[in-house]
Amino acid sequence: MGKKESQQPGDSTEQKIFDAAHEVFTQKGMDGAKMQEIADRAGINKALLHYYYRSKEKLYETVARAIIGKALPALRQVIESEVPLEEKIRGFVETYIDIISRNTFIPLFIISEINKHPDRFIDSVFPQELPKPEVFFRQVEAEIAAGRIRPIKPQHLIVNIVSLCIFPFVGKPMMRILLGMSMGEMRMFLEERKFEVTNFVLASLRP
Amino acid sequence: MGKKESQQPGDSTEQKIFDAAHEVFTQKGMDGAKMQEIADRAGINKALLHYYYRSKEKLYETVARAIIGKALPALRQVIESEVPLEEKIRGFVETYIDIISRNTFIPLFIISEINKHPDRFIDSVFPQELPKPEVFFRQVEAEIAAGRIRPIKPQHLIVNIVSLCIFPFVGKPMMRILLGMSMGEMRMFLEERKFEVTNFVLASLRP
DNA sequence: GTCTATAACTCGATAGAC
DNA sequence: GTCTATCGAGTTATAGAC
Repeated sequence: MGKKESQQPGDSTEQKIFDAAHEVFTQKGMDGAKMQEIADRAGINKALLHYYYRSKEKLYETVARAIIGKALPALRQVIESEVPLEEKIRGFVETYIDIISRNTFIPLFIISEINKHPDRFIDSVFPQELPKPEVFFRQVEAEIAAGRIRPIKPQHLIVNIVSLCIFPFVGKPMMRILLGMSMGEMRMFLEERKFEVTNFVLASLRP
Repeated sequence: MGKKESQQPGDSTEQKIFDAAHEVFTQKGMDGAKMQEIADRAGINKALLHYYYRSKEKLYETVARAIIGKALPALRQVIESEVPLEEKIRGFVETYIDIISRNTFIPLFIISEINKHPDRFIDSVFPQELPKPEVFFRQVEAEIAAGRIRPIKPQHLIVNIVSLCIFPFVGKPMMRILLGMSMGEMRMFLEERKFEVTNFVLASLRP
């Protein structure tokens, strides 16, 4: 398999449905996803979807919650750890771009759905414990006070880093057309991002 | 087609429909948009939509083409102009963030739709003349050779700048939750981006 | 050009056999 | 548990009166 096993291990019908739904929902969103397609990809009948998950809404919620449940802890771990700032930035970029490369549809899914159905999504997020950026903020301020990096608002710094990591993947088709790259060139280009983003950020922070 | 493409001011029925469709399509995407809602917002009847634009598909295409038709020239003008690099970067960030602030739904619309229906979208893009990044690339290489900025691949530089401009707006709700900001705080934060992005990029380019 | 009414179709959901 | 068949709501699209 090599995808994700969030709840039930094994190839139970329920698991096959979950995997198929995960694929279809992340690629087409709530509105674009069709129960028929999910059933087809799971290799079972439409009626079974309703047997295991009562409704499309319920199935969607299960998938959305699982996705958030994987994305947030990864974020928290890096943001809240107590390692030195430069090391933290290197670690964050590396882990984050790794995750995104292996799950190219997830960021766009989260962003789109949060915009189109905010309440539905907020409900899936709030049971989760959010990353607390305070540790990171304090680190940045300490480095500035010590003169080891130039002054910058920590909120902007974190948004800059996240933007540089996520956007090129989300906007891939757009960027590809704009820069006139082939699919292969684009793939190689994105592989360079890990190095490029770390470099770009650390260069900007020089005092 | 055979319809006038010009969206003259003045509120002909055709124009009212176009405006309503623009609003609904950009906020809900092709799949989420309903002809009924477009008719309601235009203050007319559903049947009239089909009188002016033969189908939902056709209406969507008209809107999508108009959006691309506005976004690309703005890009081209900045990218292809022959002003010095630093000035160009300042100009690009300023213009671009200005446009995005006034049309917060457009970037996400383009990104989402290009991912969900690539062929449909490519068809809308290719009649347009794409910005040619070569002028920009040459400028960057010249500055590097002259030792006025540190070495960096021009492609990465342009992707970095675009990412820093667009992503915070597209990912606004996500960032807001993560940083624990109120709507008001977020609005103020985004207003600071014009200054912040220019600063961040130019700082990173120092030799 | 604009409307009402309705046909044609898509899709989520349920009933019931096995 | 799993399937086939079908219902019913919601949507796009058309017919036809004015």
